[in-house]
Amino acid sequence: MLRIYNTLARDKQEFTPIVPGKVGMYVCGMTVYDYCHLGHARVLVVFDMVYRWLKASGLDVTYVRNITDIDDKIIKRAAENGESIHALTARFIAAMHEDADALGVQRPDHEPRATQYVPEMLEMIAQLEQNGLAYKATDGDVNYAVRKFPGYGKLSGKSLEDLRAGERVDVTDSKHDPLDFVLWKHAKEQEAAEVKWDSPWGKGRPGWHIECSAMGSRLLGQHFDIHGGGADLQFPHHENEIAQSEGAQLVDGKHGQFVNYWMHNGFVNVDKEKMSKSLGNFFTIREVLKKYDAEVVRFFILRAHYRSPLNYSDMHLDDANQSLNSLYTALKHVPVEDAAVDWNEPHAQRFKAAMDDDFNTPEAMAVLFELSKQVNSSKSIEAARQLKALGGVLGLLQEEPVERSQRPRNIVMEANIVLEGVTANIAVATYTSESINNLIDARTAAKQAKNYAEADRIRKELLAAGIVLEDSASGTTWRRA
RNA sequence: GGCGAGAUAGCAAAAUGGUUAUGCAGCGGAUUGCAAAUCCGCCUAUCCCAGUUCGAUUCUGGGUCUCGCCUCCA
Repeated sequence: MLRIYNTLARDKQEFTPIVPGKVGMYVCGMTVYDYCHLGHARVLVVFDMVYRWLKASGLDVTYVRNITDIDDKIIKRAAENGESIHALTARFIAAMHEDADALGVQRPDHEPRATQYVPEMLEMIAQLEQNGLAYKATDGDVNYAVRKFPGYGKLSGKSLEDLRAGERVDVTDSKHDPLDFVLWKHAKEQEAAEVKWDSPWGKGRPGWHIECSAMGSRLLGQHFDIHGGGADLQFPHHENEIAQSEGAQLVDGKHGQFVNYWMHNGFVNVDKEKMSKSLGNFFTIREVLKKYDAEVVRFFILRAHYRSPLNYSDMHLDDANQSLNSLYTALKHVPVEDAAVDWNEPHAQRFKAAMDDDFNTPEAMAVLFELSKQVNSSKSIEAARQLKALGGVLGLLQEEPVERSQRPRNIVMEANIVLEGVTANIAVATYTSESINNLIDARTAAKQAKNYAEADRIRKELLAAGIVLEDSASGTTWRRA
């Protein structure tokens, strides 16, 4: 039985879908004005893992991950670049898809864009106005009247009083309450035509939070199962989504429930500080993928629990790389075709128990390592199949191990390693597999002639280029260090 | 200032009121012509102070420190 940590309850709860066997899941995706960084990678990978596990559990999942393609930052960036909003967002949506695909993230079932749902947003704003929760302010914006919504603060655990006491809340004259937020921003003279939509409140564009409420309700219904996103969205974004979506539903004077389970993933940190644009301590996904395999990055993300902080550094990625290699090495020695998981087998049961406990991927991975140990010592095909199949549940271990071990590294930085006292530059790619095989043949001949000096010379020559030779009963194979 | 999360071995990271987490790194051994890989063994832990308990890393209270949210943020 799956248990999920529900931010709304601040506790793990048994997961019960609204409609038995079906799950509606919505995750806040990107605002597309720049390349995705590792923080975005974590959301993508974590909820991809959740999506996969729900499906593996036999549930019929509808996964929606939105794209915010209209917002202040987008408008600003487009103006800076002297390009249209559409050109800008199209570019970064394509880039995001490249990054997500590389990380083995499955496409969601729906990927709605804010600009395609403006009518739904207007409909919701009208409903809020009708329910007495929205008002047109003197400056022309339509605002949400926070104090009129009874449950405001229930997700983030903040009271209106606490929030007002905060030093950093903007005070705008046109708002009835400083905490009121904008549903519809009135159009400004200087803004381009492509950011202006007609509405009953005049020309304008949507506020930040309304798009998720409108798209979620449209695609998953007014009441759905899971809503996820980064922990920083808890307040105000998700709090406001609740206010909007529940505020718009009013039956017999009572507001309906919007989402049953709220999930929030932890941040990616650099030197213990949150990776963020303002601090300038972020690494884009594509930047990191120049140095590390995408699967290593995915492994790195999933080896920590999704709610824990995740500290990024090259050292940690190197460590993740070594760990993942060892799993692949086990599969290299016992090659298997694709296979389904045997869920009755003890490892799979422990894996399932871990995943069912709020998606405990570190525990699930520990099972993978124990399985790999069994593969190494027993050479069991069944164990190897199980290892690959369980890895597949996490979106890992699906590459061909030998091919993977011989693929040239896409390392751009100078990277030296020391093996056997030889300093190897693993960026050197001067040896083709053909030339390597020729050298292996020459070395085999030298070995047969008991000319070990020559055999060792060849081995060290290759080692200096980051190529490791491995002798076995069935001959010599090679891999990149 | 308000609210919240967390402190586990060299590093990373789970779990647990008593019984080996796991991985990387390191050390010793087996194996190997030498290696690599693998196997076996070893090595380092539960922030501090009280309390509850037969027993606490785990529960309670206090403290210290770190981080996050309260403003755009995944």
